[in-house]
Amino acid sequence: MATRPIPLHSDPQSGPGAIEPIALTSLAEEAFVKLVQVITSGRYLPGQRLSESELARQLGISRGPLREALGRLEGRLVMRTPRIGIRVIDFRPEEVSQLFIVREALEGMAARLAAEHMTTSELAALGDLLEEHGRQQDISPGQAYHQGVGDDDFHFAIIKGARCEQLERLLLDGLYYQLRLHRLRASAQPGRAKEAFGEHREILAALLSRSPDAAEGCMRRHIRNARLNALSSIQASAASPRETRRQQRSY
Amino acid sequence: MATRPIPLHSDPQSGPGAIEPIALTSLAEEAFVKLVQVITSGRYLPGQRLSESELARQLGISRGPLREALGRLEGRLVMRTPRIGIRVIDFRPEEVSQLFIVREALEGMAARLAAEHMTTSELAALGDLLEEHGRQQDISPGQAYHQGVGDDDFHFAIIKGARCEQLERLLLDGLYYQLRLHRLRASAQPGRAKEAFGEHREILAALLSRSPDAAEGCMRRHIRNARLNALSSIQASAASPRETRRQQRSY
DNA sequence: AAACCCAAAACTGTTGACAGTCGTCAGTAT
DNA sequence: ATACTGACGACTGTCAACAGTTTTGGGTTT
Repeated sequence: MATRPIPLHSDPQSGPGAIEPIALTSLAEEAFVKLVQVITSGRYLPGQRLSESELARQLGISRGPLREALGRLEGRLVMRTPRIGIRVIDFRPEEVSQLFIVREALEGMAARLAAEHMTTSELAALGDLLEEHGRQQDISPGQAYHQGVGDDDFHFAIIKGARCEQLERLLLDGLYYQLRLHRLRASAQPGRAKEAFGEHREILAALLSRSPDAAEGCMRRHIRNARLNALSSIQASAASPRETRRQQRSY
Repeated sequence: MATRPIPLHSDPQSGPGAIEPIALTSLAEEAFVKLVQVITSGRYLPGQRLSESELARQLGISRGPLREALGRLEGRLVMRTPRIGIRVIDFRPEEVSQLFIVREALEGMAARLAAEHMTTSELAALGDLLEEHGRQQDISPGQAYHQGVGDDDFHFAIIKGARCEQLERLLLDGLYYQLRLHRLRASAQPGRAKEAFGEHREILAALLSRSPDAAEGCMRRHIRNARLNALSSIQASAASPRETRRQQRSY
């Protein structure tokens, strides 16, 4: 299986003297990782109700650890109704917008900090990453870039570069799971990929110039544009009720 | 006992059609609220190890719900070590600083949104609140204001006024618990109260002028100052090793 | 006296089971 | 045919108990 013990950000040289190489992973932790994988993979429809017993049986564990994992996912990827059960979170357009607003605030700050804290070698690696993205974009133009992991890699690198564990935790453990889930349903507007790529280059330039203000400004503009794009995309899909809008609310 | 079913922000008119008046509270939920109350009240020392069995016995519940509640507090108010147990979170100076940095990002955005979304009556109420604070400050000058609930009330009102549930959740469910815990140990510098009060008035003025940029700028400056004050306060207490620094690490 | 080793106690992680509640559906009345 | 009532089934919330590990304390050795 080879599941990572720590959900997303597993940097070995985090704290100065923090040595915890052998991360004894509990069943609850493993269940948490598996659940994130499964839910963000789009296997279940938004709003779909999930059975604890069924999940526990499928994961091969008891309901105790599973409930702990679900408790951690509550409000992020699943919703709980007291005596009813759990269901996959179902984003309303307003909630998606708020997701981007929070991202704008946090990642803007991350870019500001990254402009001060990222090493030159890290910045060089980020430049290489962008070049690679540019080549991929030439080959397969369209919406693959903005939705794919390429976009995430760029933002991850900057979040890491901020050297702020609290920021990392909030963004990577909370928001990015939800964002990934949202992307499964919403398709980016055509042309957005090229735009996003250009904005990434602007951000990199601001980082290279070591200007916190410019870095934060560029990042916030980038995410604000992504939000507006997501919103118009949602409205478009709501206007043409294809299969996207069908939600299985079983209650 | 009259425990509130929802931890902090229990506004009755939140969503447009969100009706959930009868909140069937589970034992895990109650345990969560109680644990937040107890830990943020400073009953346990930072770093102190807690026994699950002992807590369960004191709360009069089984270990199942308690473990769920502890799982939700993990990374916020308690730290877990896989086969060892849980202990009250112990802030290093850098983590306190990061707390304020995240606050600066999120509350700055909240102020921006509040400048657009708060009603005139809400702004009037906020003005009354500040006036009240001014009178209390005249009576009892010093650090009571900045550390007390008065400061929180002001910020709460603005966070509410942003009309952004995601922002609310992150700030109120996560950061403010930690902030309260930090304040138990760190004493604000003298004179900071007056400064903070003046900054609050600036923020209110920006909100009244309906200027998002000014509101965000004032709020961020306010929180940045609070961070610098907290840091110098920590360094001062570290230089004079009084009882503040004694930590009971039982491992 | 200090360091080491070993056994007992305590604790965490996990499991299976039980009670109360909710959703569903057949049956009946209108 | 439609609406209401009751019981059945499934599920959530909760608890007590079990296995493996960690900590602690005493006893022994150097």
